[in-house]
Amino acid sequence: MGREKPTLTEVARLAGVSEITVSRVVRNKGPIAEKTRERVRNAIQSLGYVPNRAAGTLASAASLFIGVILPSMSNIVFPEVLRGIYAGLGDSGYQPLLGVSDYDMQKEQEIVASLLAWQPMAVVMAGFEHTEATVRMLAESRVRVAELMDIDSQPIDLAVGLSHRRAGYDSVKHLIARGYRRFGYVGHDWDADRRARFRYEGLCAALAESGLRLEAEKRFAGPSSTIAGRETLAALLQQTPDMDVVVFSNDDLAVGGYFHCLSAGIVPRDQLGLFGFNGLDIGQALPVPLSTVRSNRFLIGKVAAERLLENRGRPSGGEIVDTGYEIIPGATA
Amino acid sequence: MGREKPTLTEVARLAGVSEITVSRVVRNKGPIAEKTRERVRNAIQSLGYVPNRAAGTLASAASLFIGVILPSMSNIVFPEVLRGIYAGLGDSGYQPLLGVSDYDMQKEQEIVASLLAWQPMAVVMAGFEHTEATVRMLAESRVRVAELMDIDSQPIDLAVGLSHRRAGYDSVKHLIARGYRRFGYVGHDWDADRRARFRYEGLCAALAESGLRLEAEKRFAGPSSTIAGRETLAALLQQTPDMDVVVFSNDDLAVGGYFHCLSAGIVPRDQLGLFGFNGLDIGQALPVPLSTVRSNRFLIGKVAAERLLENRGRPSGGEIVDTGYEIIPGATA
DNA sequence: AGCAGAAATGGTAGCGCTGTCATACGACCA
DNA sequence: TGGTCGTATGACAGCGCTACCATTTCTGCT
Repeated sequence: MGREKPTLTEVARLAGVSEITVSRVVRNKGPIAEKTRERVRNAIQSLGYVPNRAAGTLASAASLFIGVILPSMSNIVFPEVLRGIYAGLGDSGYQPLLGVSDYDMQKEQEIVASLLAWQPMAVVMAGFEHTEATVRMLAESRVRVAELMDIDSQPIDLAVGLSHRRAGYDSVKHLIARGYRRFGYVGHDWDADRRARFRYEGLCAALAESGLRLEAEKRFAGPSSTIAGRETLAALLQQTPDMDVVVFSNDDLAVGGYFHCLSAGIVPRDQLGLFGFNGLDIGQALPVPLSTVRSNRFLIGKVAAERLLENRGRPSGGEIVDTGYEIIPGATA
Repeated sequence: MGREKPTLTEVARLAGVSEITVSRVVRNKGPIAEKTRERVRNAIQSLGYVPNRAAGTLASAASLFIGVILPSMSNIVFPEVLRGIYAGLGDSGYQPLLGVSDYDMQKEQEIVASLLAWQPMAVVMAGFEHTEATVRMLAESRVRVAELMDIDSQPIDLAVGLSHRRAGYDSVKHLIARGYRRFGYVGHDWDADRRARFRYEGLCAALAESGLRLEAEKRFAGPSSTIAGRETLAALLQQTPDMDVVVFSNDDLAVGGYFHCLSAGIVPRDQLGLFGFNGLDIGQALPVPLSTVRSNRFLIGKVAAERLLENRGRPSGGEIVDTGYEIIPGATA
């Protein structure tokens, strides 16, 4: 049976109704008599009809797409945000359309251009750094725009995230309250991950407020990883052995630092405090749970999607949603 | 300037050519005089024209989409496959359209239905277990189908992955060669992850061949996690203390097992061998690298995308691509 | 019975683009 | 000089659906 794909018209013919009625049944929109609905459903079933969304999008100028641009898929943080977005979209019928920018603004721009070709209802991006052209395209296209992860900058339309500056600040206040005084810092590439810099700034501010300063710090180029955390902490300790706590720019690095301590026979907390950021599962699964900050990544994605659905109209002109964070005391600091 | 979105027609008018010529320039298709191309490009630029893919898809009945269905975003394995798919698609112009099935065949079916509405060139799925309706829909739609991760089953069209049965078999042969005799097994939910069962079967076959058998095994319902690995190994050891090696159904669990050993003062390898599967970064970043099997997830995604692009025609009728695996000796077994 | 008003259904005209076929124009050769 | 080919362009129909009005049929009420 080499028949062609059936269209609305065939379904309508088989069910003995007009095309628009079938369309209404398919989209669950408008008043339809139960009997008619039944008849149409049967026709759809028996023909194996699959609606053509391209046609629907064209006719209605509304696509059921929501563009999502993430900087990376290697770091588990972003798949979690994506999970949140799926959760927030629920069964609204909207489909995420995903692009990965590799932390490259130029690439982000190209992705935005290609996503806009699908007439998405909104574009969700992790981060606030865009090329001028990107911002212009988004403005002209009049889609809603959500910028996720941090709320330390002025959003184009909607921002959902947490204040990394405050998180960094509070982390250090927490550590000072626990008696730590000689701070070290291990971080990764700032240019790629601006949020790490915000946390660092908050950290420095808190130290300064207490008349303290970083005894030592080390940053390496390239993405964060457990291995890098391990090696960088080793190097830092060699250079400055007499710290009592090290703050890492995230949990990946902190877990690496923990592994270094294991290898070097350093007892975490008692001999050297370790503090991360994110609250990843792996940190909480260590023999001793990592002291860190929970960043609610799933929630960020979920809330963003929900807000966008809630108000599909025009930009609200700078709404900011704070999803907060929470210090996990753990047992490494 | 509250102008509407410009269309092909406006661009054509401004450039003083016909619509089809603009279309040809945009798609880089057909012979166009350099001078004309220039003129059209300028017009596009000055209007800020963004093509409407929905219209293009409808007119040409070919969408530049490739449907991708993954069972989970929580396990880093699948984002890595997705990265591979992006890499394989390169700048072909094809866009992945992602669905997440949560290891649920019914949900997979719904996702397939909704993806097909976009007339994708192909559908990529991780796994071989589908509902009858799913298979029927895919067959009738005549898109290409790629089934990823394992090659132990007959594919609908294209399979890319490795033989988990052989991987399990070889792992145990390797461990036997290293002198281990008293085997334990820690695994997770089989119904969700059939590949884990294939590895288990290979493992048992290898043991039987050498006149050995599992001394003890423990499986828990639910997804794999580091915590679960830790707890399950603890329980297994309590029940059967005298094993000399434990094979885990994957690295997440094995890392958890490693953490248990740390807490319990068991020296990995010397007192108890630990063996995983996947070759995750985290395993290789431990103070002592995990003994495991590298499963080339990125490559699986990449090769699948490349093969699909290579031959966009009709299904090849059961092509199988073996991306292989590699035993990582590590230092925990 | 008669009528307003709601509920259910249909006719028609595009949405913006591309496939198909036709046409115009040189360049080249005999 | 005329014919042939290849390159460059255009006219037009239509992809499958939905928005926007009708129009018809059913209530419930006086």
